[in-house]
Amino acid sequence: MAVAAAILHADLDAFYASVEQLLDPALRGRPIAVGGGVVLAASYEAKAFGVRSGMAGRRARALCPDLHFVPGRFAEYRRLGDAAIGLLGDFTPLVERISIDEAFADVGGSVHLFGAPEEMAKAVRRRVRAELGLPISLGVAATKHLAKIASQVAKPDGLVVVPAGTERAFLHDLPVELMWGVGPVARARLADMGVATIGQLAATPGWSLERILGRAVGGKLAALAANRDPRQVVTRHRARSVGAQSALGRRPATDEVIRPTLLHLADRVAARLRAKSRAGRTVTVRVRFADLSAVTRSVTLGQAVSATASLAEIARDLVRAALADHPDERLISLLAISVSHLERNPMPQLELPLRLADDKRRPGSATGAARLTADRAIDAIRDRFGRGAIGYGSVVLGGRRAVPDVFRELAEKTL
DNA sequence: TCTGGGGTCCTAGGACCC
DNA sequence: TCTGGGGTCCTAGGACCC
Repeated sequence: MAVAAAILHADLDAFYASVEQLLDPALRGRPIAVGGGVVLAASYEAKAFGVRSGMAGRRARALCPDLHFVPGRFAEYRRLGDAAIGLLGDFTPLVERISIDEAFADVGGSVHLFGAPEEMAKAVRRRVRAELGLPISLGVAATKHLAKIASQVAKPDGLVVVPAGTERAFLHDLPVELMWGVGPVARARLADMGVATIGQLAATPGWSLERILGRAVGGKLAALAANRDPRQVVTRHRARSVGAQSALGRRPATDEVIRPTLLHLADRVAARLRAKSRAGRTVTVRVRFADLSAVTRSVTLGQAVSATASLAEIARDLVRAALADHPDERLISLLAISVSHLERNPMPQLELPLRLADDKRRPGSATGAARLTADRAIDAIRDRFGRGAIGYGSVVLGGRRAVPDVFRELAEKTL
């Protein structure tokens, strides 16, 4: 007998802010924000004033004069996020972690052990509250997409179950932007067609959606609105790219700005690759100008890179090419490096003999091997003495960063 | 709202091969 | 010589998500 699909979607509420309020009772019931120059997370009390994550701190203070900023305790976020998502694992091994504070769980095979999915969802909420002290919302439905919408509807600190057969009624009056894949652009295009609710979306022919939104998005939405969602819960994702970026304010597009920034970014990206014995064949850079318009340039190499200096050089050439195509842009506001086409890096380079015909653009060349050897020595020292102990430290980037590195790490995917 | 950082996926055109 | 069709890879841009 087939097991009825039963998917839980669990989502911790205003996660960072809730942790701060948990750890410091004086903050409970008050509008708080994690961050400073930029809001990384806001409590529900702050959200009521319109404070949102990503918002400039200055603007957030203007909206909410009593807003209280806290610097953030990132190690605690990791510990509590892991603990909360870990509780799902007590009910099923089929847990798909989406981010530090969010996961799907397929509990269809566990009902004989723990009872109905709704009972499991209640137990998860009870235990997260009792054992960790945190609010969490859960959605329960037959598909991932529906479970996710249900948890959004359940927020804050609630539970919404969508019983089989009631899907259409549940979705009918909900706004289209609750659907996965409907952002500001799709929402506006749908609004132009007179489609604002999921019920209206479901009544729109698939070909019409595909014409307006593109084949993939349109087709997907049509399927989802009809409650067809083939996606399975996947316990392990392999990262397909690794990147890093730095916002720069408005800086002149000169070598003095570009070189050290790219070296710092290349160091972050390449060190992560090496730590997992991986390397990538495609290097992409992104240059954002003062007006926030942006361009990308990429190159696919014959051999994968993971040496910091090689990556930095390739990125520099790409940035120069991008700037050459936009000679009128004199100020840049962001630089980014990303590496994709990732491969297992068996590190054969270390065994290669030094060659005279040295092409440093080829990571497998003698220079590439020497660089990798030097990088490994740096990696080893950092492992022992910390990241700041050695390396491309002269890079500094002015010392004051908009976002601390520990926060960046929370967003990194496992390679 | 003048926007922080890490990601995924899709589209469309062009190069190149069979 | 010209024409047709299918497949794969690369590049640039963009929408979207947490």
